[in-house]
Amino acid sequence: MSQSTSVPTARRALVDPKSCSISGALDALGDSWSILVLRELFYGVRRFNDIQNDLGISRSVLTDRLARLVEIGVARTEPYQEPGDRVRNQYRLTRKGVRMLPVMVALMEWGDEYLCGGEGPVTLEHRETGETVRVELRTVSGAPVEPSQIVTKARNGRSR
Amino acid sequence: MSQSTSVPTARRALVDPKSCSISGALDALGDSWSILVLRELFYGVRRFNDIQNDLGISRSVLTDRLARLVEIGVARTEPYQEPGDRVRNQYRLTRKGVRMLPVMVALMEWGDEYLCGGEGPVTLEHRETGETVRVELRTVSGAPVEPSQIVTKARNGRSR
DNA sequence: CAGTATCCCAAGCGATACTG
DNA sequence: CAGTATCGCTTGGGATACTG
Repeated sequence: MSQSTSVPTARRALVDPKSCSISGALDALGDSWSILVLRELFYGVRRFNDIQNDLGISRSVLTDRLARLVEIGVARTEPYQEPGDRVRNQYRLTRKGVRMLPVMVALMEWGDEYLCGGEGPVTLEHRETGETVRVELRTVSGAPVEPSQIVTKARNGRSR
Repeated sequence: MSQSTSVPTARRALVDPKSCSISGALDALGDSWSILVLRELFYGVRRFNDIQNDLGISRSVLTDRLARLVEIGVARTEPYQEPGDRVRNQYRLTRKGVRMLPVMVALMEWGDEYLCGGEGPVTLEHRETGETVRVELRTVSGAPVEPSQIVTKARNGRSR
């Protein structure tokens, strides 16, 4: 990746590895169910029992997870009413939840490639053009980037 | 996302939600430490004690996690030797591990945006141009895609 | 249907000590 | 430095039963 020397040199942490970002995101949503619940919501599954049946998650844990997702702000409840029935709750992604989509797609691509031999059970397509949708590393100006071209920089100045 | 009706209809799972892809990737690397270890390796940290100190992970768990990462094939060991010292092991990402980079970057961006108020402690830059590197949803032909434009399709034919 | 309430087990993890 | 070995706790989560 960033360097190709064979012997690693003495080092200090680039940045406090417990702070923010990856570790923080994992603290919030890195348990064994949250991302799968988010995936269900993205697929359009919104009802408690449907999610439970799809995932095979226990009811108590799903209750807990949904509450937490709402608390964190990645999902929200929304009342709905079937004709002749009482009002119930459904769940939807918020903008903050939708922003987790690149994470889900990236996981899916990795799984497709290395667990399903290149072709997964689900594809993502552009609604109008029908083209396959993928996740890519690009510069802000839109140029494709290879992992080997990436340099990590801490805001304090150091880099790798 | 995919639909905007207020009352969800009866449903069947789009695809077996336990199979492959997201769930499979999470089974392999979704525990509380693996991705953080991968991040360290990407940052260029390769030695046992360095990783341990950075992450604050316990030694026994790190031993276990590194072994598993090697077993899965996302990391590999590589002997190295400091002058006047005996041969030791270091760890590096394999191609399969590097392919997890979009997941890490996506998590980092989400964390930066929602946990650090928009600006995280680390930035990724293109080595030559210095431009910031991001992860994006695009079609195979390179057109940017909004989440709302994505349709999910199962290979069996159904879609959402 | 959409939860809540209990109960209990097992995995996951940290702390600590030891070794080549 | 790079691990391995033990131990014991904590908590995540499944099973089951109950409720408005």
